[in-house]
Amino acid sequence: MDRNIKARYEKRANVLKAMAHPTRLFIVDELSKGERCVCELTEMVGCDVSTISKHLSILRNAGIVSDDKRGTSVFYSLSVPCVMSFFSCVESVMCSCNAPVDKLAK
Amino acid sequence: MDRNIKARYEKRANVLKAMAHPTRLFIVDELSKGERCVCELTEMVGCDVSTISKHLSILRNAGIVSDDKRGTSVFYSLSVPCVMSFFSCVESVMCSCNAPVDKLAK
DNA sequence: TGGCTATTTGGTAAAATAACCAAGGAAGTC
DNA sequence: GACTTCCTTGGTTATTTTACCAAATAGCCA
Repeated sequence: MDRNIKARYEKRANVLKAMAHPTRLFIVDELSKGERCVCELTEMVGCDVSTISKHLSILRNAGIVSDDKRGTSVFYSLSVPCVMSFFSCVESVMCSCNAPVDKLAK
Repeated sequence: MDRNIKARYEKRANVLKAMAHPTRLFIVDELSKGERCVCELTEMVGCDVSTISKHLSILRNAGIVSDDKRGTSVFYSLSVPCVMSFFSCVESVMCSCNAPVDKLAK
């Protein structure tokens, strides 16, 4: 594979890699409903704040979310809404693969 | 986060994780043009056959591609074409990352 | 100022990922 | 059956990812 073409696929893969984690997928899903601050997301996910902060920085570096500092809080929002289209496709991948999602989520 | 909901996001993340690799992204892109056998993909990518085989099994387990053995060859094809819609969105994520210079300057 | 809250960053250990080589089938040919 | 080709699987090693704790930073308010 050509060097330039390889670099192109690497860049694309980085965006997908940023999404490819359950917690980050949850965050994206949540931000699609509106902006949330770090403490809100931490509360919802139920893990260490530092962990959420790092997930958010991965999403920010990928260009998927953007941050807005107001007071002591930092509010994150979805900067590229089209990533939400991934969900419906991912659902259809899972469906075509085998059983419905609710049966998988035991 | 609820146990069931977490399992749901894990399942979704697995699909994205399967796509989140330059070589696998290339394979998906190539298969969108038509079925290819392992040796063809190996030739194009230029790495060990076993590596390509493992990438393909990851994509197959995720439900993204399907295989068809004919003779000694195994032909892979895209089983869920909607994943191609990822590409255009990923491109726009990469573009939007460079666009808002004023926000980056903060 | 000092204390309080919200967030980020550094460090560490465990787990997951990826690439190669080598060995193990399966299917076609002689 | 023996031989070849195509592909998959097991094993090893290097790299990356992830989660937590601890410490640092930033903004508010008494």
